[in-house]
Amino acid sequence: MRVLIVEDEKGILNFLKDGLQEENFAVDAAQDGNEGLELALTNDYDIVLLDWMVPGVSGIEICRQIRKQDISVPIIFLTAKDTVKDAVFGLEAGANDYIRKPFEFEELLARIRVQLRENGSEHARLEVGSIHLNLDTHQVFKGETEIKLTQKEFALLEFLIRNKDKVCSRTRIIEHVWDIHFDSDTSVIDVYINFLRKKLDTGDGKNHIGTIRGVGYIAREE
Amino acid sequence: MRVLIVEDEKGILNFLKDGLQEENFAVDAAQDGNEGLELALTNDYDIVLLDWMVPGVSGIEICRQIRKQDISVPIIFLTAKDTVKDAVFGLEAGANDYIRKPFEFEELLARIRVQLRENGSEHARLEVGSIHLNLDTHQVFKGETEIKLTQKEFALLEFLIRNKDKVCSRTRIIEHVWDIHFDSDTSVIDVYINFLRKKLDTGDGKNHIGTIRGVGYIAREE
DNA sequence: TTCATTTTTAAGCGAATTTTAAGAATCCGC
DNA sequence: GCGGATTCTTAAAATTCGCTTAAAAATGAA
Repeated sequence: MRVLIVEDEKGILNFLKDGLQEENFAVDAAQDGNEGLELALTNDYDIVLLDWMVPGVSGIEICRQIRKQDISVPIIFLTAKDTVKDAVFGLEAGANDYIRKPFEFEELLARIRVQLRENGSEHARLEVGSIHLNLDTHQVFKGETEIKLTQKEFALLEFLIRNKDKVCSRTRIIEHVWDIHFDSDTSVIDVYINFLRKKLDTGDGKNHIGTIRGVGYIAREE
Repeated sequence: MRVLIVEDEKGILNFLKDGLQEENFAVDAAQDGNEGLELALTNDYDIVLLDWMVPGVSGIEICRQIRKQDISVPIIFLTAKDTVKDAVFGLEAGANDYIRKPFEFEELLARIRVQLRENGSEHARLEVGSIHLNLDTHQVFKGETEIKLTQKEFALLEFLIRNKDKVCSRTRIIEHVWDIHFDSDTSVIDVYINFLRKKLDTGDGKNHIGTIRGVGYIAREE
């Protein structure tokens, strides 16, 4: 994943640079608007982080120019604490999200991930324990042997594994896997969890899909 | 954590309600502006979600009234897809953030968490002494070892820790954790405090949950 | 259309959670 | 130290929630 950071405060810039490099991003950085715009237009980034206030071409202008060139790279604005209104203008200018300073690196990362996910890239190996799935071929393997899953079973498993070690609430599951965004009183999830557990059963009673009562389910190594 | 939702579409309302309850929020809901305003002014919420377009008093008016009464609760607007400009008015009226419909529950939750964090408690990490909790995974740790808590136990602990070093009255606890808003003669709280103390016992007799006789309980480093 | 497969609904069971209740222990003012 | 009030502890009752199963409904291929 390749990222461009446009930010004039050297401290923040290095902080972001180091942090993102640790997360395996390839980082390009610019400390002023002209350089930033130049880079943004001549390279192919997976994500762009733009500070609002940089010397030279302003952040919002960079954003406009990028969109003007029909480049659809996700853009996240870094705005000063009390300029929420500016952030709105940023979104109008074509940004995908904004985050207010000071922010936690963790949160920035989360928002970057959201953008990358929506943008369809991000290739991590999807696996938990001896089970792994291949998105390209839509196959699931337990060790070497293939396991046949139906579409819904696959989708559910994919979602759980993408969120490995995080609890997936019923609400999130029904939203992401069934695409239901309103009140629904159903027990499909239970049934499908049951299907998956049976099919993925490693024989030794171990189970990679845990239940968090009252909340939802979680995929974990265990 | 206690939340007020003002939203007239029943489907969305229930969807939000269920989702937030899964995340341990005590949810109050209003389907029109008048009721929403009434609730907002007479109760003590941790966060308010306002739909822009509701019958009766408009969302923005509710927002103004809340600020007029010097109530500093974080407010997040839920706006229709293409009314970005309205969002600016909302923010000017005193809202803290906004989110465009349709949104993913996940994103809303992220924004709520940002607001809860920024509003005072400032503890990016919810912890007291050697005990810390992870909202993503719904896990509680005492040092390195995980402690299994039930939903109510978790919700109570979360509330106490968010209010670390502040006394939480029984009334506030029963309202924010159990969502009971009338005089009730129950001893659930005592029982659950007892559960928590047992489970969190650090062995050396130290206890992070103190009793303030005649008032309530408090989480502190000690 | 028919048949097989996938997806959803529904209901009973059982275990885990939550609540109630009541006696024991503790605290605090007198 | 006494007595009333408050909190703690325990056990049992009530309830909720997830698991499982079976069958109905929907989908789609032959």
